[in-house]
Amino acid sequence: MESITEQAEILLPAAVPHGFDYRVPAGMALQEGDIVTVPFGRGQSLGVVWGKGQAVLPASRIKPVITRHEFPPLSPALRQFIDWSARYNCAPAGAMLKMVLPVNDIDKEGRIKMETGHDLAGIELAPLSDIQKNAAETLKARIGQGFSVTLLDGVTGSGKTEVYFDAIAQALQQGQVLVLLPEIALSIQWLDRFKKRFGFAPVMWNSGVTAARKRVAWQAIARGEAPVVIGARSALFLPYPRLALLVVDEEHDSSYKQEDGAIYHARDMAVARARFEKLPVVLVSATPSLESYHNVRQGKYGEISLPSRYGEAKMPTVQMLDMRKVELERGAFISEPLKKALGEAIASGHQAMLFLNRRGYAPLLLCRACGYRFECPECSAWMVLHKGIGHQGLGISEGDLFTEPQYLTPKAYLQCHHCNHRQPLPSTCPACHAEDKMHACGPGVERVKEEAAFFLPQARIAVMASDNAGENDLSDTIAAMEERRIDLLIGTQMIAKGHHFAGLAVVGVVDADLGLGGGDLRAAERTYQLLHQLSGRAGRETVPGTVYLQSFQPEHLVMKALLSGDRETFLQAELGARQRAKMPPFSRLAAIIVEGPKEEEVMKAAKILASVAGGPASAVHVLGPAPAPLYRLSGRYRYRLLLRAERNLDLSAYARALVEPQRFPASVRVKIDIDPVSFL
DNA sequence: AGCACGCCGACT
DNA sequence: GTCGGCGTGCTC
Repeated sequence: MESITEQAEILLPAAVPHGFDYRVPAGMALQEGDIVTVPFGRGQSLGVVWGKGQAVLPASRIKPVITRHEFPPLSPALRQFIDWSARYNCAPAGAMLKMVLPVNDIDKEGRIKMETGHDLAGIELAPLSDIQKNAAETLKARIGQGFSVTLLDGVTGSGKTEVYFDAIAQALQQGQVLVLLPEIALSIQWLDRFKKRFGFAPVMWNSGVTAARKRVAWQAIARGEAPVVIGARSALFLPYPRLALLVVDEEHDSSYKQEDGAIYHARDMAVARARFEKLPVVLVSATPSLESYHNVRQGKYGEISLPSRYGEAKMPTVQMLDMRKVELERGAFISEPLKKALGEAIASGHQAMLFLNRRGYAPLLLCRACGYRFECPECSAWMVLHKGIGHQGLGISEGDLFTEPQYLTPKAYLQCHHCNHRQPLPSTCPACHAEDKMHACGPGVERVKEEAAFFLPQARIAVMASDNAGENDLSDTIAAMEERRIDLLIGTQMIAKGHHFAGLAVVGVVDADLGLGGGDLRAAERTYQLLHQLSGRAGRETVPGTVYLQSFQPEHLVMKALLSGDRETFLQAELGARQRAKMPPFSRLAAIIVEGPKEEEVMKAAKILASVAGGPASAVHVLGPAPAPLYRLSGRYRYRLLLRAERNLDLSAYARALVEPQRFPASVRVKIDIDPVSFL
């Protein structure tokens, strides 16, 4: 490649859309892609040579490059990917580069200590079944053959991980391998399986890794020395110089969508990166996203199916509990048949789980005298009541009496789950000053635990939710569940994913309909994925599993599909509904979010954007503007409009051209979210 | 992204 | 009368 002399354009890892010009000192040979240190502002910054300088500034204002670092330059494929993803996601190129160079200091003595698998190397794994072998062979045949996307679609427990491990083993002979997992699925169990299979630990990259470790890991990655990296979405942008295979496990998981800072979908960006780097990418799921399912049907993606569970294990039986026909005691949320199933499972030495996707004690506290509802002062949302005691760690139940008002404990507090605003529980109503009239409406996991402790007084019960203590405590709880020191585990989403609890016989879903409300485009799809995944926790070994779904709408397509196990019918129906509604994957969406502290300004800006976007001849259909579902968040008002277009229209360019020329009051912020996932 | 400049609320 | 809050703008 031609070396760059005189002036170079350097892209900096900052939220700036363009590069800056720097002088190339005599004797320094620079090439495109080189990683350098340059003076910036009053300090220094890393940067990457992006091309020749523009030479628009007087030479007196041009500063010289300080150092060229001895790392492999970013490949043309990676640089093209950075430029493309910046355009696609309507983000500054520098913000994308920030994810490639998420470290400040790349020269300090860091050599990665290659941890070996505690003498586990060479331990025989269970041999692959014929079906697994065929699947692995198909994947292996795609390595080194350029760009391809393969959906590895297999029920939980079918051994998908072992199949892609086999492909990883082959890819390692050619280069590096990146495995993306949702943050929550980055479990010790997964790492142990990896170490057993390969005899070494992969390099980890997620938000829990300290800055010092990240620096060391980054160096190993950038030098091409880290053979396998396993990470959350942010690991996708790292500069692997010799990547051979990309795996996106749990590809349907909505946490791949990064929502703060640069907004992007890591699964879609992984496919794009594989396209630029001419690599195979494997999307793995037991419940593929509708997008990936559609792409398979369109022939864009290859598909490998693993239809049955490995070995003796069978899929769990699903029982529907029609809550319209059930009488519950006041303040109770568990029906008799579910109580009976839980009791019997535990009595016979098995384990059980209760799932409710709601933290705290109750989602709403109201005054029974005047109807006052506790709302967050900063957000348009109810404050969630937390009881604040008795659910930490392995808390074996204290034998709480199941009588109201149990939540009036000294430690009880109200918390907003959107901005974390927290306030103590007052003893009288702030509106009418009535005493002892506070009523907790609806259940959260803490309340379910209270009820369970009442009807299962002998059981060892633990609660798991993202707020109920530090990470150690959570992994302690998992370990205790694995070692059968817990009889009943009650929890939110966190208990739905990845875990392998051999003794688990019964899973009860307290409110199976919870995710279906709210009018979200993907509500049905997500509810199906979550409940299916949760069901997969039961009956993983020899204990047969049963899943009980408490539902007020058992005739809903999602419930029917879960009951019958007929996924195809559900996916086809869902695709049909999306097609009729002209929604993705049959169209493209971009959300434009307008926010600011002054409601009138925000509303006015949103209206202007909508009228400009939806002119009579516009190829773009405008929905809204409407107040965003959380129309007040952390004290800021939010309006949203949705742009919808045919798939072949460059909606990113359209949205940018719409927003960029507008001049709104300074306090009004406009964000563009391409392919929005969350409609909140 | 940092980091400095600049205009409105609670202190000596 | 100042100290300091973070909103806004610049960095080759």
